[in-house]
Amino acid sequence: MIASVIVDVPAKQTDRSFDYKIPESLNDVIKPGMRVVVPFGPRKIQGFVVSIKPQSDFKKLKEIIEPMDLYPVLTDELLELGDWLTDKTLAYKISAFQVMLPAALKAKYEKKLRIMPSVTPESLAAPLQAIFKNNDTYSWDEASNQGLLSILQKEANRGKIEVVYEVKERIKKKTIKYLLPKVTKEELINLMNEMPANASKQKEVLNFFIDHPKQIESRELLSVLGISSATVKSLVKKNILLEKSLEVYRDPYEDRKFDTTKPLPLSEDQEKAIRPILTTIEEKLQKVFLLYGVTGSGKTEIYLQSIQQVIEKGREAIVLVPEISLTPQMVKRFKGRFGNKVAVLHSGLSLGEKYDEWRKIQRKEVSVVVGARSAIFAPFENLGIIIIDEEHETSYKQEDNPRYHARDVAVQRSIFHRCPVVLGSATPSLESFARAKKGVYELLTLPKRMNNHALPSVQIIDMREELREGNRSMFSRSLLEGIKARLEKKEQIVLFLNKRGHSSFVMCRDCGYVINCPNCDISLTYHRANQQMKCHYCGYESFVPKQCPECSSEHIRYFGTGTQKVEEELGKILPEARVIRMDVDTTSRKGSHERLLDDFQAGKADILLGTQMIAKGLDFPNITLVGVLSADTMLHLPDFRSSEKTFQLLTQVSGRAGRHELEGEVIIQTYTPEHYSIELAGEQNFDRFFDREMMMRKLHHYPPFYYITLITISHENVMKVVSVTENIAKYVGTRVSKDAIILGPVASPIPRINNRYRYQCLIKYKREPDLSRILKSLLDHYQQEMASSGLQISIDLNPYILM
DNA sequence: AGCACGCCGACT
DNA sequence: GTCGGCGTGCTC
Repeated sequence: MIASVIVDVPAKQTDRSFDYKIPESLNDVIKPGMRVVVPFGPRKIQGFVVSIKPQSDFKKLKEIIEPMDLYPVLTDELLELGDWLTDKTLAYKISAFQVMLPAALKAKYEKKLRIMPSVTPESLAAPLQAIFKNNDTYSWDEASNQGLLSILQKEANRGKIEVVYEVKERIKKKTIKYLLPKVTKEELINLMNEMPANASKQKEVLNFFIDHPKQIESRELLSVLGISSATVKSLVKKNILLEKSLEVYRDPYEDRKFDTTKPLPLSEDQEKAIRPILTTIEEKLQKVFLLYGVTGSGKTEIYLQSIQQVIEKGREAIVLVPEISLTPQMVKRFKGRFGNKVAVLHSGLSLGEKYDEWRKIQRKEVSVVVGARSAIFAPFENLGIIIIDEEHETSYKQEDNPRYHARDVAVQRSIFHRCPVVLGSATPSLESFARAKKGVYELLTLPKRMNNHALPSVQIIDMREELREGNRSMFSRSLLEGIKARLEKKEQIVLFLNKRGHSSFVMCRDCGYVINCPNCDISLTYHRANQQMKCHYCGYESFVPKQCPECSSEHIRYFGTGTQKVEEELGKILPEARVIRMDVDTTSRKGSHERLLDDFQAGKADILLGTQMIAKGLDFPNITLVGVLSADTMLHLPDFRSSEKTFQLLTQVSGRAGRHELEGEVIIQTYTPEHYSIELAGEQNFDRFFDREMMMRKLHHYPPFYYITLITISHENVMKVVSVTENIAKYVGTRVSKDAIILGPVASPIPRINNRYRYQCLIKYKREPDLSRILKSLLDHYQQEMASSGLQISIDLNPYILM
């Protein structure tokens, strides 16, 4: 039989299947969806079997070397989904497969030099003798570093050395070694008595097993008896003890207990919202629901009870949660309800932990997966529901190849499995809400908070006014009063700082000169930890200069209203307030995120000060004031979604206040109070915001009225970039319909990264069935230049970041 | 992406 | 005459 294989070479020319003969011995072993090792040119590489057929058009077939899996890692559905994904994103097939699997399954390659078996080290050139004296292989990279390649090549030509390629697994399955007696208790006693007197340690071991005949983890035995593994080894050799390895999962939540929860009684609104979902599950229909419920309206309980129903039907559930809110709190809610039927996938896990969670899914040992974006590819075969929480979050769009949106994948998979997709949000994306209004999605609404708690009152403070009245601090008078009042009443405060847009850069106070990266047109970010400035795009690092390079002033210092600065300021004005700061610096260590939140919940602090990461999911009864220090930092980004993002963020943050008995208050500080996204966030009026923003989008030909596609071209030479971009704009322009609008060529918002100049071209269109084909031929046309002269063309159909 | 093959310049 | 530069084209 013949296997069609997609090889692990991400390039235009190899983006197709290659046929291999399946060796006789592997005839019923090799299945579609398996990883295999195949010869490719002179090398050995990994590949995915996509299909098996009786014959091939190709004559000189090579054989598959070996399978890498016992069972396929990709189901038929996922293989098919790979085709769909490559079609939608113009990515390589191999990248599509790779993105669907845990990184642990990606092959690692090694290139080595090996001395031929019949050759003795002494017969090699002098510098090589020592190397091959004790080893028969030597790493290629090492040889290259030592400058030994040319000698080795000569030996290779004489047939004394050969080049070997190896394909290796990235990680091993974790095993634990156990020991148990191989003989009966009586025999153990006999054996012990027969042992020579000097074998005291071995006697101890036997004695132990006489009292404890069950198997024990060998590590534990060694530490209990204080013996070395040599003692055990000899007993194993004598066939008295048996050593066995058991495969175990690396369980990131191993030592945690989750209190079990029972389904809560639903409110009338919840009841009304869940009914259509349950019916859809019951009738095995494919349908997309938009669950639009204000913050604190009980969306999670709807998710939980829908999943309950799915599990009872013997089917499986995928729950997507934005990375940032995939906190232990969130995990607790699912593990609490469904116990060990839940797998969790997020970026905080190690490679091995992710792999193990994935294997639980593959082996159907769990029926629910809670995870970030990539969990949408969980290899379930009987999906009953897909839930995407915080549906509007932009992190569901992957920003490198394949540039997929988890929402689109969810819909595609739901069609295959005939199951509902539930998109939940308090501030739905414009795209989804528009679709719900058109009837493409079914809209479910939860208009009220649980137990009828009122939404917090929101006050918008004009910081220009504050400045005019002589208040130069970062806290308005109202906010300061509010904080003081809460401190007195022993209630808690959340202060939110939106750092995006202007993170901590270094600027000269005299001339305004900002220190930029020498390779990229972007300011360097100050890192307090090592007192250095770093470029987030190319990794360039340097120390803060003592003097301004422009005007030689010494008043050069680190700028930007960072959380540390706010913390300092708070310490000056309100020294009695206890503050917990949460940002990348304080939460980088594993588990620190959770610890800080626990401390805050336990009342060990009055104020929680943080960035993005505290905008979601916090649900503490004692928070009665939320302050947003500057609402408009992200409003001025060059992005047509900036208003939408601002509105969503403000609404989310506001939702942190007054979720329980105590009433909440929100204070938003801004320099542009008249902007509709801020004004309407203040009113918590999504519907008016929606209408208003839709008008803007229509006016400027943006989604959801138009589709957009972004082409970014980069090269070391500016002239080259400009001319290629011009040609591309022209090429596309003559091929699309006249309703399409082409913007560009223009320089990208970040015009240079890592010394490569970047230009872009944006296509807006309503209906271009041929666009995909046009773009593919475009890539074909530039294929050689992209391979040889370092030209890069990236295409994003439906981009979320326009930079 | 690698890697081999192949065709031109500066060296013992 | 040969070592080595990197353009070109192939990999079942």
